Amino acid sequence: MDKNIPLIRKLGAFIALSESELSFLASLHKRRRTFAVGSDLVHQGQPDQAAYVLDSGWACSYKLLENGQRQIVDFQIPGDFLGLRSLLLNVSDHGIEPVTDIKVTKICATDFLNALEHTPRLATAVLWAMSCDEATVVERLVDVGRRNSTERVAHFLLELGARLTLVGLGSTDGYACPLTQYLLADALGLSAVHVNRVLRQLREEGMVTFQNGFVDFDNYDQLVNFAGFEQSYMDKAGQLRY
Amino acid sequence: MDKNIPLIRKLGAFIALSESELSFLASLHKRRRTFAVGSDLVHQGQPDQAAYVLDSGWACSYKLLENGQRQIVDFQIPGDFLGLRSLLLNVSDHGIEPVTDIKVTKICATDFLNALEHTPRLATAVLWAMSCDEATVVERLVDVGRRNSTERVAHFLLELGARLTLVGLGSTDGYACPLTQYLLADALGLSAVHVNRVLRQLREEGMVTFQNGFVDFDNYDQLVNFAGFEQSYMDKAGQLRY
DNA sequence: CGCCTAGTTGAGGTAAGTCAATTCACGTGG
DNA sequence: CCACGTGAATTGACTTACCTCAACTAGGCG
Repeated sequence: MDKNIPLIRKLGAFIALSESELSFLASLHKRRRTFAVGSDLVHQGQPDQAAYVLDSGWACSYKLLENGQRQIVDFQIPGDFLGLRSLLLNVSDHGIEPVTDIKVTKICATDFLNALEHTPRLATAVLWAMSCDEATVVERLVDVGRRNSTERVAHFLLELGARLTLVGLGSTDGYACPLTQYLLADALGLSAVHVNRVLRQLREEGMVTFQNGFVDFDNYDQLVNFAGFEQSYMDKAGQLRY
Repeated sequence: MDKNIPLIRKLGAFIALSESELSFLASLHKRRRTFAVGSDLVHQGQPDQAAYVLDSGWACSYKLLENGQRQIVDFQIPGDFLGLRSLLLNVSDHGIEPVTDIKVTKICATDFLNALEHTPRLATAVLWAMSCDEATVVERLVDVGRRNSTERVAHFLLELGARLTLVGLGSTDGYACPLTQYLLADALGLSAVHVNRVLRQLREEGMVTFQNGFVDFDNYDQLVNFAGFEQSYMDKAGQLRY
């Protein structure tokens, strides 16, 4: 069937989907929408009863502080859920905005809860997807809490590469990356000015080049070593547990 | 029935549990274990097929870096799951250790997956619990990424208070807190020395006193205001959705 | 009595922030 | 076709929040 629907590819990497599960997932794909850069999908604090699956493009989820600063919690790439967490809590505790123009599939809360009850193996798969999301946030926390700016940027670019590789959008050579230095700064708890300096340093040392919408790993092994990147945790995916 | 089993109280806050669900949860409570301070429950990188529920005491989950630093990801209080995330991923990407002597209930992976398949409403409740966990980690990320040290400590103490209040272990007056300044430092991405200075400052300004195993909110409202604490996100719990 | 852990405080260093100016790529409208 | 505006990236000069090192105190316990 539609093996190239991002969500199916993603969940299918964890469990073998039955015919009925596949058709259920495919049926979701009727509610498709498009969002352009600049138009938020979800506003922080807004009560919402819907989540989305990202079909194409990049998005980011973030939290705003009173003083106008913001912390980007995570970037989402095709196949990822958007706003899954706020589906069970009653209010979205974070905002979501497109990084590029995006296509999404909407999932209503009621449909979602129904699906959980009637296709329990899907529920397990969703739980797994959520575990992956959480692992990503944890990785970000470690970046921000305990790595200096250079390691932090290096580690982040590697991790993003690993995630993209899993969905066929990257390799150890690099990947297309629509992020700006400002977005990077907000995700990594740095100032944009400093991100710029760090990127220059990494480029001059011949490890990564972040430029013109592309990340090029000039020396992947050296970068991995420098950032203390644990490649093993890519294990997150591709493990058919049952 | 055993309404004071922490897990039942926790999940029961989200869904109304049926008799069979209750008895299933109660049946879990045969596999109880005790861990003393200093004995890790889970080692980072160890493949594990079990999670736990914390019945009494405090624990923390953390990640170690190559350079010997560590980042505490979250503290767990009675009723919380331990290692839930690593149950579906194959390897535990983090370590877990007791903060105090603790009592836990062990949950094997197979039992857990079985339960998900056969009691779908429990699956939903677990998903909700996981959403709460993730929200906590996100809050920590915002602390570390975008708040200065004083706001960060203040916000953290408030958030912990809110969580403890939900399980009857705290109030706006304060709570018993077994954490050391070193643990606080590892959780907040600060040095222990600096944590000490910040705590002194908060104490001298009459907002919180962190001393002798207790957190006393000397001026709750002022502290909330200073830290930019959103009380509403306590909404996470107590919402019987269906 | 002496050791160990937790907490406290001071002095000095540095990584990263802020402010500000400049360049470049780009679209858009006159 | 050029003038203009706008968002992204770049670089320098200066400031500062937090870290490191180090010394010291106080309580708990074998």
